[in-house]
Amino acid sequence: MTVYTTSALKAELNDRGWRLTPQRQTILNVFQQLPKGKHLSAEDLYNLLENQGEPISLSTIYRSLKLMARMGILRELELGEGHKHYELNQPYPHHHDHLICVRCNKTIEFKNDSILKIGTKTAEKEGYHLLDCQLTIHAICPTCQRALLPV
Amino acid sequence: MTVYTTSALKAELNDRGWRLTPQRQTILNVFQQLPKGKHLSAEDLYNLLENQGEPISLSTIYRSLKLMARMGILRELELGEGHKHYELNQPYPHHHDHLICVRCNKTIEFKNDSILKIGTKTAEKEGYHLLDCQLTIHAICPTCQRALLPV
DNA sequence: CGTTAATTGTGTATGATTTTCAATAGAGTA
DNA sequence: TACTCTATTGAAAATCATACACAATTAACG
Ligand SMILES: [Mn+2]
Ligand SMILES: [Mn+2]
Ligand SMILES: [Zn+2]
Ligand SMILES: [Zn+2]
Repeated sequence: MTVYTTSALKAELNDRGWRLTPQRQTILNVFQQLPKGKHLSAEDLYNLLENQGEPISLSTIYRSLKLMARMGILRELELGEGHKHYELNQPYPHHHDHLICVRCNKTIEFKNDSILKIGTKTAEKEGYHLLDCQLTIHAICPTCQRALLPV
Repeated sequence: MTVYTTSALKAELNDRGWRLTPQRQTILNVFQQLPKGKHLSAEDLYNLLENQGEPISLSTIYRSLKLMARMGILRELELGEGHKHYELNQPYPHHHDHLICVRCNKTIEFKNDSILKIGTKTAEKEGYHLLDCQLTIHAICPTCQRALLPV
C-alpha cells in the first residue's frame, strides 16, 4: 500500500476502537504530500500547519505522530538533532535509509533492497510483526573530515 | 580492533589534543566487561559506578558517552525507552543489530553479516568515514500481538 | 617540576515530550 | 436523525533527559 487513503486510515483506526479525526487526516495528508527526502519534527509539523491555516495543538501533534508511528504509517527517525523526525513509512519500491554525519548532522538518503529483506526475514523468524526497519549509518562527511579535530 | 586497550584510547585522545582521564578509563572498562546483550543508559552507568565504589558525576557520564560515541568507541542506541543506551561498538565478527517491540520495548539482538558490509560500502561510496551502522527493526513481539489492541 | 588548557563536579538551565483535565465530537445504535 | 458513550482535543503544567556555567582540578608536555 503506497498511498494510505483516508478511508484506509479510518478503517484501521476504527478496527481498534479508535477514531478518525480531522487532525489525523490532516497530518497524514501533510506527510503524503511531503517532498521526497524531507523529514519533519513535531515542531516543524506544528509550524507548517499553522502557516497552512489549519493549526493543530502541539499536544495533538505529539500524540498523533507517536500513534501513527506505532501503527506503522510513519517512521520515527533519530537524525542526531536532539529531537525525532518523521516521514511516511513506505514499503518495497520506495524504502530507503539514512547516512548521517555525526558532526554536522548532514543526512543522505540511500537505497538498498537487501535491507528491507533482512528486516522482513528477521522479524518473521522471531515471530514479530514487522512495522519498520531502518539502517542508520553514523559517519563523518567529507567536509567535516577536512575540518581539523572539531568535536 | 576488538579490545580497545587503555593505551589505544590514550593515543587516540592525545592525537586530538584531548586527555585520558581516570573517568574515561573507568567507563571504557565498564563497557568492555559488560555481558553480551547488555545496554546501559547514562543513569544505568551512573548507578553501576556508584555501587562499584568509583562514582563519576552524571555530567561527566553524559559528556564521556557522547565523546566516545563520536569517536566510534561506543554505539548510541535508541531502544524506545525515552533515553539513549550505549554498548561497545564492535567490528566485524561481533557486529550485531536489534529487533525491538514497539509496545513492550523487548529487544532481541541478531547477527547478519550483510549489514556491516552495506554500511561500509555506502559510507565509502559517499566519501564518509564510517563510525557505526545499525539496523533497527521496529515490530510487535508475539506476546504483544496476542494482547488485544493495547496501545 | 611548572605551565597551560582540557576536564571534572556541582548546581542550574534547557528543551523535548508527556500528562492532566474539562470541553468536544466521532462511532455505533435505536 | 437523535442519543449515548468514550476517544480525542487544546491549554497549561509537569517531567525528565540532557546540556551548560563556572570555579577547582589535573593531564600532557617541555
Ligand atoms: Mn528519509
Ligand atoms: Mn546490543
Ligand atoms: Zn559533516
Ligand atoms: Zn512486545
